[in-house]
Amino acid sequence: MSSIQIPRGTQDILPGESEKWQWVEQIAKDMCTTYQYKEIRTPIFEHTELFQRGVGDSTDIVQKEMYTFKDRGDRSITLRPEGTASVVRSFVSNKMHGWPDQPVKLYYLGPMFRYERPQAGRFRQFVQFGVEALGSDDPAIDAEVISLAMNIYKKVGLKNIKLVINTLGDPESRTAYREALVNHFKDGIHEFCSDCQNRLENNPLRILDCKKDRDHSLMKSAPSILDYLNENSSHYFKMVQNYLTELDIPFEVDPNLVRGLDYYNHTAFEIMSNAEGFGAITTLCGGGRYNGLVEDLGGPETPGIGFAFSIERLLAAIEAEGLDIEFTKPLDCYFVVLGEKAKEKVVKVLQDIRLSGISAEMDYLDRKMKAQMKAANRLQAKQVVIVGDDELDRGVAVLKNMESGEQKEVPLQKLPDEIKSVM
RNA sequence: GCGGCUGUGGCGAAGUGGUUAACGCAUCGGAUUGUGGUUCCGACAUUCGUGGGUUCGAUUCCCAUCAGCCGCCCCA
Repeated sequence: MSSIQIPRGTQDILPGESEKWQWVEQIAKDMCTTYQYKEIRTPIFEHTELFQRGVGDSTDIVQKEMYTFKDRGDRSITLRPEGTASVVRSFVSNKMHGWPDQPVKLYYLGPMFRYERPQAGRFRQFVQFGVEALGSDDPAIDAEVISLAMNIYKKVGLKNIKLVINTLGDPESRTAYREALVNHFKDGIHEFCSDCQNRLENNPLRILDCKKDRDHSLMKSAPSILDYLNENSSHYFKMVQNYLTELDIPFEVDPNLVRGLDYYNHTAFEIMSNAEGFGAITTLCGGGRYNGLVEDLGGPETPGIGFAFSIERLLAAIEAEGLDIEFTKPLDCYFVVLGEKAKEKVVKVLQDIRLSGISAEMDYLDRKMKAQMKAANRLQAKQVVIVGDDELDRGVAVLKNMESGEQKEVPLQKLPDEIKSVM
């Protein structure tokens, strides 16, 4: 029988690694709880149309990265490529605009799927942690959302990160800017790469993001969004910055920061890693404001802002910075059992110990004592209980402290209490 | 979707057109009939990602394919 391989771009997260995931996920969840964001769980697949409308038909995600298939009822289904569209869909479906607590503040954690060529920090199935705040267009909540992300990274212990922000303005500003960009680039566009030539039509903002043509003179002389903001947009952006300053969160304004998804307006931000050896991946977290999205998906006019980051990249950043974190927990107590009778006696004690919250393990392979001791050692057991025929005859067990090497005999009935007392 | 590199036991890693595929770690057994972390001894790949081809003969050469890594595009 030939073995079956894992699908491309996916990974098994095995013991030893899964502890790290649990650790960072817990930090993120706890931080959300203190900020009063509540967990939402939406389906992993949705109707394809949700993403076409929500993420935007012109985006790479929709054009070439979605896992789309027909189900048995001939519906077009797509594995979610990102979280915001689903959350907004749920907001509309469940009429959350009518909930008493506004804005509605949600977080989610789960796998996303994009059909891409795997690379460092890029997978076909990856896990995103994200946050959405719906129902407020107060710049203070933009700052809250950004600070929430930054504080998760801080709590994790990352040092080499920086926050970059920009504004895309409101629709009016954005249209004016877009026009200015097209005018600026159109005469010289033939000197740009083919991607940029397409972008001139589809999404001129993204020309600014191009790495190939970065040094072109037209790039350097390109107009800045900041000069095309109307008063409302400009003021909003200023307020966001004020709040960030108030929160002691350092940031950098990059007028060329353009997020890839269609739904963004006003605030856009990214958190990047500066760590050495982080490869081509720099973006850890991306987010922004999406004031038209709820309406686009059939809901009432509702402002929103959110972010998402991938656990994979967060863990990669931890790795790149060489953070020393103790992920695994040593074993409290290992039971060395010699013979069938001893096992029969020990099983109940083992359960008793475990139910009292002490981690405990025993040998199930009928190994020799030496092998069992080695196992206990490998598991970093703090205590070892030894039960063999000799002890059984006398109704006792040997309790050994693995660090000091000291051991003593304990009556079997008293074993649970004795173990608990030394833990 | 495009370009470069790689694919040998659980892991890391040598190697050659020819009938024994180094070594290290881990694991298991023994030295020590019931006591770990050190030491010593021993065991552990009919097989070199998969499928074809060239050849008297391929793990080693060629092609295809799959997968991984790195970069581009784009993104988390």
